[in-house]
Amino acid sequence: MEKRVNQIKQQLSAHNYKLTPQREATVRVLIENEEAHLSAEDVYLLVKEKAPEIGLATVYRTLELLSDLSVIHKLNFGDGVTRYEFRAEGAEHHHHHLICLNCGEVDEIMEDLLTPIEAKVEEEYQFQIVDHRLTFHGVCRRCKEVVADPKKLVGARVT
Amino acid sequence: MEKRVNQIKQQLSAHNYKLTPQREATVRVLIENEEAHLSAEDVYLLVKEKAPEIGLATVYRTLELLSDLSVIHKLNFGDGVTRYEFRAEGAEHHHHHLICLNCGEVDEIMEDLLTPIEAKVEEEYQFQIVDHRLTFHGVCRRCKEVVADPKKLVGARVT
DNA sequence: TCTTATTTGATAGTTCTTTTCATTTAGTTT
DNA sequence: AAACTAAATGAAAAGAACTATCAAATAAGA
Ligand SMILES: [Zn+2]
Ligand SMILES: [Zn+2]
Ligand SMILES: [Zn+2]
Ligand SMILES: [Zn+2]
Repeated sequence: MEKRVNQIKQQLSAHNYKLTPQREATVRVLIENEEAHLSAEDVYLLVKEKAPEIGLATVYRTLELLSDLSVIHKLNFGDGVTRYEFRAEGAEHHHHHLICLNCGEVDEIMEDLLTPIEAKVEEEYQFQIVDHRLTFHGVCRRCKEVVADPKKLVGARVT
Repeated sequence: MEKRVNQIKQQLSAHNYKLTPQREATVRVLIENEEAHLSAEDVYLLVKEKAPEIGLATVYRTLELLSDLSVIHKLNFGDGVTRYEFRAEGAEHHHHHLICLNCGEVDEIMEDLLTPIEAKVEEEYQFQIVDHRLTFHGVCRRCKEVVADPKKLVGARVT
């Protein structure tokens, strides 16, 4: 934890930014909730518990800054809010997500399944890949018994 | 074209909706701009050329309706607006997108590259896949010479 | 034709996010 | 240490995208 905070401190100062108390509190919340896919509002409320004086605008600014520095990732699951998650240390690429159309839960696929496909795409489309986003929409293991016709679930919420 | 409009008319009436002049004008714009990834505002402006009396709210309503019926797909490329595109006839799954971090252009991968991966995911994670979204972010063939360090481009715009 | 339900356009309202700006904080220079 | 300069913050206003409301128009059914 301390190690990671320090690492981010380095990354910030390498770009002439300071790790202010507000930024540090925000970073700690993000690390503590690594697998939570928090919205800016979520982060704001969690940071407030530690540093009640922080403003929402600062949280937005910090998230944008950390995103620019690739410390965190921006996500969009089609529910109208941007979500943020810590970028795993040394992770070249983003991991994948399983979104349940029935209960809304988001599970993670931590292994990178796209490497062979990316080689093909780079070759065939002459496109130099930097990152990717892969999301599967369907029925999670917990909802399998409940859902009769999964096809019926498709529609509005999928983006 | 007429054939496709008619097909949608069927789909609508199958769910007790009518193909009103406003809805028809919207559908035609969507078909005519099949590979354009239009925002609601884009659609609105294009429909206005044909039917100037249409209201923005009606366009939003129609897009939502067509999305619910899986006639079109909602997309999100992380630029703050929902985009819409016609669902290819009989296409089970959504196609893939190549987004250039330099020029913002969006290219299409029409073949479905994910079939083998989906089999693995369904098996390994006990997740029943209904649809997917796959986007590659990087440098398009047109920008390849211009961009020195593609890694530098990663950041804010990617969601 | 009369009745009823659907659809529409205009507009007000919401929600999420960004901008503005005066104040605070943190370095730097004298 | 005091004065100066730039960066960062919080509160509040503004902006953008989308949704809800509601009276009027349109269409379908009796
Ligand atoms: Zn579920
Ligand atoms: Zn995740
Ligand atoms: Zn390009
Ligand atoms: Zn497309």
